[in-house]
Amino acid sequence: MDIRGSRGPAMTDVARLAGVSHQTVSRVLNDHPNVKEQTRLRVRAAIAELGYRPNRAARTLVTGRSQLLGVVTLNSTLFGPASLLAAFEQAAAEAGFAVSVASVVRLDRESVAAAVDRHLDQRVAGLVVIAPTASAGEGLAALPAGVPVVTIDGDPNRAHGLVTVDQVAGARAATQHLLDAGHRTVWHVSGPPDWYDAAGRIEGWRRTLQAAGAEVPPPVQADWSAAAGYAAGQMLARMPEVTAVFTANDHLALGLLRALYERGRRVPEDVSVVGFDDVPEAAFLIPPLTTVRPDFAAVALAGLDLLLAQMADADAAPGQIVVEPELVVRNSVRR
Amino acid sequence: MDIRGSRGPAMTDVARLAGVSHQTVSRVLNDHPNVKEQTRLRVRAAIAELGYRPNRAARTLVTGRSQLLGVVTLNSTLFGPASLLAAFEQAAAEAGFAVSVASVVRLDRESVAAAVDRHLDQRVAGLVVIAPTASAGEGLAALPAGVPVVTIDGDPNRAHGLVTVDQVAGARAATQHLLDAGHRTVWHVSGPPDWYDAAGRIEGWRRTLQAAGAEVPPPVQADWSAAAGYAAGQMLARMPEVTAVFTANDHLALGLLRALYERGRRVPEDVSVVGFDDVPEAAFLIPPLTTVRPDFAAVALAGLDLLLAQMADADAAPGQIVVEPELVVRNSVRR
DNA sequence: CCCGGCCGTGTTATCGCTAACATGAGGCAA
DNA sequence: TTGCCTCATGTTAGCGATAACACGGCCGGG
Repeated sequence: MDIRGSRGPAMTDVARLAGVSHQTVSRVLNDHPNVKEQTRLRVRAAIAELGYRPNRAARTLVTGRSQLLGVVTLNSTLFGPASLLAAFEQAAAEAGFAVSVASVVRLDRESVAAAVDRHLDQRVAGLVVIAPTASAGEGLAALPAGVPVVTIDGDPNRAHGLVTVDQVAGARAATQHLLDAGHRTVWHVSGPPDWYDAAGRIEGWRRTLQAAGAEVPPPVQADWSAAAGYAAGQMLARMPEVTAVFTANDHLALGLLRALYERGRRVPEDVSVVGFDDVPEAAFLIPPLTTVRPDFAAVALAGLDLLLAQMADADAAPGQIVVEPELVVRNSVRR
Repeated sequence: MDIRGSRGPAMTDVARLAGVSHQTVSRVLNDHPNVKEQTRLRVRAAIAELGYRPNRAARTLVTGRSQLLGVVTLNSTLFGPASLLAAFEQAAAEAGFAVSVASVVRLDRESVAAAVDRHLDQRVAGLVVIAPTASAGEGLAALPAGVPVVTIDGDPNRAHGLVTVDQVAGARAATQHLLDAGHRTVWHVSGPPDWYDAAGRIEGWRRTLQAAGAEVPPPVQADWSAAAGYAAGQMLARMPEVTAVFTANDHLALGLLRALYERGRRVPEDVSVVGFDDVPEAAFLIPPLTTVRPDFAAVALAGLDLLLAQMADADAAPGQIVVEPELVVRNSVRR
């Protein structure tokens, strides 16, 4: 159906009312310099009177560029992607862009490629892809040249714009915080190892332990869910030598806390726990969770900046921005 | 390499390669009946060979309708809206529609109207508005006629398509479950009262208590956050007569659980708690949370159905669909 | 005093598609 | 055979914008 029952006013209608040519209307709309102030006002008045709004499709057709930005994200309620999307849309709207989403159930190459395709069909002016695994990154392989792309938490070796959270630094802060509290070593419940995020956190954790000369226990591999954290916790809770655990995100920590509780291991008295993400609930777990906070809004903004830069200058080398996370100390680490 | 400049192949390029007119290509693309099978195949081959993809902007321009659906949602990581968006995008993609998002920081009329406007600029073919407050609904007042709109959890008295979760039934199930467990009455920590969701849950809770002849304590007003649940819990924990609490969502319950824990009130032995939403973490709280699960995917699907129905027949009365939530019994209610 | 350049504006040509009408080849009833 | 209708396809005319060029009037410099 039409957006209006009949098609609404077009540029020529405005032009007729203002007594100018449609081209002059176009100039007013696009803030061209050479329009007399008086004419400009007359045109604006006509626009207001008719309630005219420019037809983006027509503009897109003639310019070959839309005012649409595409986001490819994981179809999930994972805190990171959801926060990112919200922040990105907000920033994009302020910059005059609309945002279209294509979500993906799995991060395999085909799914991502299909989502990207849907966006290309829409002639998006640029693409933000949350591509936290190598397989997701492969979905970008067949991308036609000339489409500005920024990946979030993607492969640093691909030739796209890239925004990442400094996972290694975040993990280091968490691990060091636990070591500083006097723990001999720190165990780690990791995210899915094919995620760059998870890999970075593992690396930061491991390197920190090594630098401190601490033993590096085998990481407990999980996904991002509370269920997996609970499962990991059931195992770790039985091991008396485990006194400090760094989990790859807060949901894992939540599951872990429950498992520790059930086994009668007190947090932080018996076991210290540090999470990652700082979900809004983290401060209200039992006990309040010490965690690492990545600034998702900053990531989204950085992504938009990179995208706009690529759109402005297609030949420039795509930039990379790293956002530093911050340790938020609460009450889940013994002192 | 390129067919014409950098704009990629157009319909005429396909036509030339297939030895037909561009109109025939159009007919093949749109599955028109009167095309010889042989021609159809030749055209498809040409499309594949050139990697041609139709220009949606041109199609939108000439037909006056886009293949874009707009979603207006709250800029937040609230579980409900986030789940809905994800499910909706998935369903829309399968139906051949792209989804553009406009999020809103506050649910006041101006913000919602601005978000709607952004979508109208894009000539969306239909609109889904998550409008859980009266003020948000007002943002739809100035909508031009002819735009198919479905609101989610919106005002039942507005003349739009509407999908709601049966909040009253959900709250009744939760409250009744607590009464059945032997509690004399049930306290309620409510969501923001200007939300229809919150109002419905309050109503279901109150009516259930009244029907059972139980005393109706004053609802404790909160927002949707764990922080507010914690604050409410600090108060309720001090009142020995409080033995059963129904919270308007799971995050509130999480905060409440922590407050009860700190005051030494055991759940479910001393106090029973029931939440709402069934976030993935609910099963891993201390103790596992009994809660009410609305099927967000079903809501999203229903919304899309309603939208497509309106688009197919603009004169039909907009439908309303109510989705029944389900009580998920875990371990936070004494037996 | 004349001429070139800038300013403000109009005219025309696309962009890539679909809708509407045109065309021509067969098939079948009269 | 003569229409006339049905396929299968082609031709033409926009949709509503921007881009490129055209065109007078006014300005300032030689």
